[in-house]
Amino acid sequence: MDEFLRTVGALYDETRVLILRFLDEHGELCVCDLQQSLGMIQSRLSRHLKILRDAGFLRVERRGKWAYYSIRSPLDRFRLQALEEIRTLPMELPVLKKVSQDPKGSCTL
Amino acid sequence: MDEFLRTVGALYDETRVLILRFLDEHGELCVCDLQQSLGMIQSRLSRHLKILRDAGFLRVERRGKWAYYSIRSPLDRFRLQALEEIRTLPMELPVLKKVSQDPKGSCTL
DNA sequence: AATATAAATCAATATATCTTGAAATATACT
DNA sequence: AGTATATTTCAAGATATATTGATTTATATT
Repeated sequence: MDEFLRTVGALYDETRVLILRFLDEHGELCVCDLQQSLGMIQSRLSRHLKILRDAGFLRVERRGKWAYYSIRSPLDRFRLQALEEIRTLPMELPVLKKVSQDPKGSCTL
Repeated sequence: MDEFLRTVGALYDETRVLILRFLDEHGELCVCDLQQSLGMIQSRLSRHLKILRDAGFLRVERRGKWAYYSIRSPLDRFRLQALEEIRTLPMELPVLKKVSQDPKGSCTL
């Protein structure tokens, strides 16, 4: 029961739905990229990423100073269905701003 | 987006998951029966039933002085998948106590 | 019409979650 | 080692949700 509640609880937030949709659309991105693209402050973004990770939706891989987040694969039936449902939702996706590729790029907003 | 959040928000509560599972198991029941079976005070139960109804999981039909609740049918893909997920969750279901059938039955706990 | 029962709504309080800025931790570079 | 950048965690206040008891609405019965 706890895991189920953690899973649906992670989905019960507009910000997190947007993060999932954005990662689903663009694939692996670092916190830095998400921060720039979604215009969110670090602590807020980091907290939501943790909730999505703990709920089994995201995986994270640290490479160098960046932490790369992506949709976990494979997803189980229920989480996959949720993701597919999210794909159908009308929402404005912000433009992707990649800074992690550029060695001179800085994450300071 | 709003409807999606309403849907997952309805699932994000242990009490409501239990109500869904109980109705899934026993079929149509009146508020009275649920109240007795789940040992919940009326206002609390009524509130949760409204949230599940507004989220598209339940339908209600009033017959006489009783309001009968049941799982809405057909459910769309996502809600059905959620219900199936709930079916797999280990939880102790209370014993069904039916009072609505008995004309002399009273709902007073 | 008056009373009784069933269910929904309201108001107050308690609890949980979200946001923000600051501090702590981790990695890279010189 | 020391500094800079990236990310996470922490603490405080703001917002949302849940619970309870009281009130209101709806239906049935006498």
